[in-house]
Amino acid sequence: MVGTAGRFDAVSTVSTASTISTVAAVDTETPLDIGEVAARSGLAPSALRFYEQRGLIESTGRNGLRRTYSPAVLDRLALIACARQAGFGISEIARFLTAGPGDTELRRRMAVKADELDGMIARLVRMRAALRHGADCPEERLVDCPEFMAAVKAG
Amino acid sequence: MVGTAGRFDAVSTVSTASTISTVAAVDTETPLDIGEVAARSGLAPSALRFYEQRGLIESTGRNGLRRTYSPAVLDRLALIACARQAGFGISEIARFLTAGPGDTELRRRMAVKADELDGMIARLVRMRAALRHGADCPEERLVDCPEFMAAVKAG
DNA sequence: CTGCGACTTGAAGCGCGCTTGAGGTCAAGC
DNA sequence: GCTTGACCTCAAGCGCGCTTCAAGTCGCAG
Repeated sequence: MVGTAGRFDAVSTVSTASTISTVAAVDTETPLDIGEVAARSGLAPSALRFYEQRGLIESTGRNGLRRTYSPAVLDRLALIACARQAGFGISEIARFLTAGPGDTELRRRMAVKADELDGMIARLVRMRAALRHGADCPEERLVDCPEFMAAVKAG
Repeated sequence: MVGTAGRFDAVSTVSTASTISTVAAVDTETPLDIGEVAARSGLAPSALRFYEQRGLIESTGRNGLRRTYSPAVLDRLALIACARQAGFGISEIARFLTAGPGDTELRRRMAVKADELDGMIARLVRMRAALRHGADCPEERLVDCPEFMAAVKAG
C-alpha cells in the first residue's frame, strides 16, 4: 500500500468539466480534490493535510468533506519539495511562504540561506565526483582511494 | 548546553607529546582521544560513539577507558558529514565505507546515487537562485512573484 | 592521595516529518 | 436505497539520528 505510490484515479474531475478551453490546456481554475493533488504531486493525502495544518498550503474549499485545492497548489508543493531537499525545516518553509511585504528580516535570512546553499552545493558536487570516481575505482576499499577521499576533503 | 558547541578542551594531549616532528606539522600517527576528535570535528562524543556503533568509524584503542582514534578518522568524518548532507542514511554510508573489492552491486548503486545527485544539485541551484531573487524582490508575497516560482518549477 | 571532570555503558528520550489507527461521514455507482 | 471506498478528525505511533540519563571508571592536576 505504501510502496505503491500515487496512481491516477480521479482524472474525471478535470476532463468532464472542460467547456471553455480549446485544447487540453492545463486548467488553472477547476479545484482539484485531495486525491488528485496527491496523485499528481506524489505525496500522500496525509502529508497534504499535515502541510495544511502547518500552514504550508491551504485548501480552497470542500467537496462534501473532501478538501479541494487550487491547481496552483501543485507549484507550491514543488517549491516545498525543493526547499525540503535543500534542508529547510517545515516551519522555516512556512515562514518563507507567508512572507509579508515589509519582512526585511526574513529576506535577509533568505540571503543567508542562499549563501549556505553555496557551500552545500559545493559539497554535493564533490560528493558526486567522489561517487562517480568510486563507481569504477579499482581500489580494494574505497576509503583507501586517495582520489575518493580527496574529493571530499577539498573545500 | 547543547547550543554551546564543541570547544577545545583537551589539546594538551597532543601538544605535550610532540618530541618528533620539526614544526607543527599535522600528526598522522599519534592517536587522538575522543574529546579531541569531537572538538576538531564539531561532533559530540556521543555522536562519535553512535557512528562507531553503526560501523561508520572505528576506534584504534583506548586510553584508560577513553576511546582513541587515528587522526585519519577526521577525514572519514568529513566524508560522512558530506554524505549525510547529500541525503545518505547512516546505514547506507556504512555500506559505502565498508565496500569490498568485488562489490559490484554497491558500485552500481554509487553510480545511481551520483545521478540522483545531479537532480538534487540542479534543484539546489534553482532554490538558491529563487532565494537570491526573493531576497530583494519587491513583490508583496513571494509566492506571487513569477520569477521566484519559475525558479522552482523549471526542471 | 584526593578530587575533579571527561569519559564509559546501556537504555530511554527527543524532535522532526510524516503515517497509522479508530471511528465517522459523505458521493457516487449499482 | 445500499454499498463501497476514499476521504474526514484526532491522537498515537514510527524511523531516523542523535542526546540524555543513571551509575560507574579512569587519568591527571593539586
